[in-house]
Amino acid sequence: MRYPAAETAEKHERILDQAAKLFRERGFSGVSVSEIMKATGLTHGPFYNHFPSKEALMAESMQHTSQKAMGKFSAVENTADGKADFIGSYLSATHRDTPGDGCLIAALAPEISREPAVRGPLTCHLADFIDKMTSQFPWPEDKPARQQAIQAIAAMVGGLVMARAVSDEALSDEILHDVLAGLTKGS
Amino acid sequence: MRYPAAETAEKHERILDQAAKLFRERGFSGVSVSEIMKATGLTHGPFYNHFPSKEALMAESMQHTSQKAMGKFSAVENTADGKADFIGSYLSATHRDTPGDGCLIAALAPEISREPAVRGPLTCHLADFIDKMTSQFPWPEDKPARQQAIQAIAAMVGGLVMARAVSDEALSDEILHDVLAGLTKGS
DNA sequence: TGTACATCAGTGAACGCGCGTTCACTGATGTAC
DNA sequence: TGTACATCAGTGAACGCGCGTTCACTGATGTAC
Repeated sequence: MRYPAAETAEKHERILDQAAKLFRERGFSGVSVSEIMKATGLTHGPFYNHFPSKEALMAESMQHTSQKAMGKFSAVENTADGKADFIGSYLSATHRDTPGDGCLIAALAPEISREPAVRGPLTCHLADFIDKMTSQFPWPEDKPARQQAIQAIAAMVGGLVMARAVSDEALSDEILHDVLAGLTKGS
Repeated sequence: MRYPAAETAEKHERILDQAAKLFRERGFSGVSVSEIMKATGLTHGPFYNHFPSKEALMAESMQHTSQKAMGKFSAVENTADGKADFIGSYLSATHRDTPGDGCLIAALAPEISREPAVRGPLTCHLADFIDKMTSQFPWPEDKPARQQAIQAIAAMVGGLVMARAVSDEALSDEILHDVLAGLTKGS
């Protein structure tokens, strides 16, 4: 059946949103095209009316998520408090426990390394994120701001990744807490 | 055909070694049982003479790799130089480019988070690693050594994971360099 | 305004494929006599 | 020492399954007259 033209773009976006969430929750290879379409409320057939392949969806969904994340990030205050809040929420138990809404890099990085189709989008995303993190927040002036931003991002990503991997909740909480302490004490 | 009994244990270990390497290179779900057995020089059938399932292999291979890694780590010198060397080789281009011989956590963490069978072994591995990192190296005394060790490990893991994910080599090198600088300047 | 037709997103059965796993069979080795 | 037999790791065809992808078909909508 033919549908109102306006709905097509909206469905395209709904597929992207569901894909982005499921990919971060279960990895690219852990989610099937059918599951994504089911989550969007459709059968798997019309997927190929929207995307040429699963790989293409992966790449587009990365760009889509990156754009959304950068938009949110731009709304964070350019102050020491804004910085502490941002890092604090990145290293929170909530972020750890809801990967579907969280950081792309922490959820998917190793898989991205092996998937040529998505390395490009991820590289742009990370480059943008480093730039904004460098310029948006105040950094101590004894060292280059960009270097400090990269160090902070590395600690954040590593801390979150480890906190998620570990099955001992006390250790997981300790990791989040200690990494956060290292990043917020000096600022 | 019946084989000399001594060869069985040796084959078991060869399967573990090949699995550990392939899993780190391509992820758990990116490697089939057949590929592992082929790499070991056998057909896929006798896999089930050695392991009850692929999941069981994943868990045993994690423990096996952890044990090997901890052995190597114990041989590192307990000095500031030993520490700098260790961190330097962790954040080297060589480690970035040969995940098959490298850090378990950086190669597999997100997949481990979703795979109940391997979270236990990974948790033990990381707990051991944190303990040894804390006690084996000298740390500035103004903050708890364990907290500093956790911060360092988070930055190392995050730095390596990002350096591997990015397709721009200059950015990848910059990440490795900057994270290393943050960890070795103070010690 | 009312009717006939073309459009094309959605449907769901079907495809080839590779996966993890099973199993009847093979045959060199170790053992019993 | 020589022979007959039991063992069991290895072989490779086969299984059921879910995957990504294709395609002939459907039918409500938009358009032409």
